[in-house]
Amino acid sequence: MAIPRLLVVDDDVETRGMMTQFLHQSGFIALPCDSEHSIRAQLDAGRVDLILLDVMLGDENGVEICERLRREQDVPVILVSALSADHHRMAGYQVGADDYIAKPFNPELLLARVRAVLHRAQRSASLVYRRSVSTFRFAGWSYDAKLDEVTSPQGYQVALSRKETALLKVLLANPHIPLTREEIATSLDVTGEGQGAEASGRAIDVLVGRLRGKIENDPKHPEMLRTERGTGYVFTADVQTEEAS
Amino acid sequence: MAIPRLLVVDDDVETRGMMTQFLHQSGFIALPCDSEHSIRAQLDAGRVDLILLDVMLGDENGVEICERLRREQDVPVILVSALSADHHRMAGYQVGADDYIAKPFNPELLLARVRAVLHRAQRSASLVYRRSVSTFRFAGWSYDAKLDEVTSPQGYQVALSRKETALLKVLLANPHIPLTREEIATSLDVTGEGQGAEASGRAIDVLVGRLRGKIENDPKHPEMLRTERGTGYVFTADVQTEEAS
DNA sequence: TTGATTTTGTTGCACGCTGTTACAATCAGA
DNA sequence: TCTGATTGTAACAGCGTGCAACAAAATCAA
Repeated sequence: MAIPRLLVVDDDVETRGMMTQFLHQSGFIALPCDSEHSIRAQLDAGRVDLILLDVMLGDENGVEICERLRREQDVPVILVSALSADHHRMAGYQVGADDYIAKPFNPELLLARVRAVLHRAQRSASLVYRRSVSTFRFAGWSYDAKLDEVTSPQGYQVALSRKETALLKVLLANPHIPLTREEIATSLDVTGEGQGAEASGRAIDVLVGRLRGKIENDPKHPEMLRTERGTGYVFTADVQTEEAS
Repeated sequence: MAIPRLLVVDDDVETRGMMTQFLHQSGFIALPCDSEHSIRAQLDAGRVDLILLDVMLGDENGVEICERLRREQDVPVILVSALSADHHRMAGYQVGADDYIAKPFNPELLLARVRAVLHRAQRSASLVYRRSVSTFRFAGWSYDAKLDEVTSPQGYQVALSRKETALLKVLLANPHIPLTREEIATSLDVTGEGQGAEASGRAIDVLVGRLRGKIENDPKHPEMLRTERGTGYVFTADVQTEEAS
């Protein structure tokens, strides 16, 4: 089995970052999400083996999201919540969650649960692969996930390197959501399994600058890929996805 | 003013108890609540000057409750949450919360915030940002809250830094109302998550000076952003707001 | 394999933003 | 008027970011 890919869904940047990093260190590929929208983007963008879903997601409700996801596809879901009361737990199981963990949790416990669920999922061979979303559109641009091509509003073909493409994907999957450099770096590592090799220096900054140079009209005054000083970067553009026919 | 009556809304018995007791010792009347229902009961039963509302309320959502309360009446609300990330903070402000405090908080800080909000409320000057307002116009100037752009009467685009923008927002939300440096500083903190330490030195004065330099015709003799000696600053210009369509 | 080309990470410097400080200017009250 | 408090502001420092230039690594072609 390939390295499991987990979605970490939590709308708190710090919590999300900590969990993502911890899981990453534990040998998983952890992808940060913060909304149902970003979950679906990730599901469309690639294989997802397990979703760690926080129950309290700002104005969204994790239990409801879980219910909807369950109706549509077969991704294993572990609900994470600060609510440990029994009836909440039951509510979680009733909507099809594979497990339920109360915050704050012991990291080792989290790992154990994750492995258990992955193990079950592996046996029942219920790994979900991408739906057929093939095209992302934003601010006149488009990105074809199948051909891996980026097209400018004027119709020019723009060549992006692998990392640049990976960065763009992360951004497209998380529009309007500030991402820390750490979160971005984690997501970029998806290709190589090497978990070390990152965290040093300003690679993300430079990468962002390079992507800006290719997709921003005026790289000096970026309008889509904006800096969130003291935090990281945000992609401020509405993103539409299109299914392949 | 009579002794302020506060509602302490938290679904955790211990937290609720500690906060209630602490506020009581600090000279307030603190009434414990644990749900939207009990809040409404208290509101119906008597005067309430301020609500301290936990964001995580079992299966209820503090932000949503705040939004509903705000639509119906004019009670000041301070949201309390373990989620400290900026976008949560912003979500709080967008639904009309008067302030936002992250747990765990310094008791003194809580008191300071409570007093500040009560103080503002007393003068019916709440720093509420209305959600759907997109454009502010004043003395020929205009500020687009969506694009974050300021345009001079002559049509020039004026670039403001983050803090300058934040200051302008506070002023626009409270025209003709003298604001203390502390109130301003509290509002500016929306950006920087550090709720611990502000208040040191003359940062506000300098910031005001810088904003004056950008939006006053003659910064030496300010006409809009005036000094209220011994108090703070007032924005003396009529402000028209435009709702987004 | 080798060498060329492309991609990616690192480093150093410049620049903008922000808070601090020190001193000048101004104000209020005696 | 004098005096002390308050405010204006220039100068400076610290920090984070943008970016060019370089170095290392990966990829490709033969």
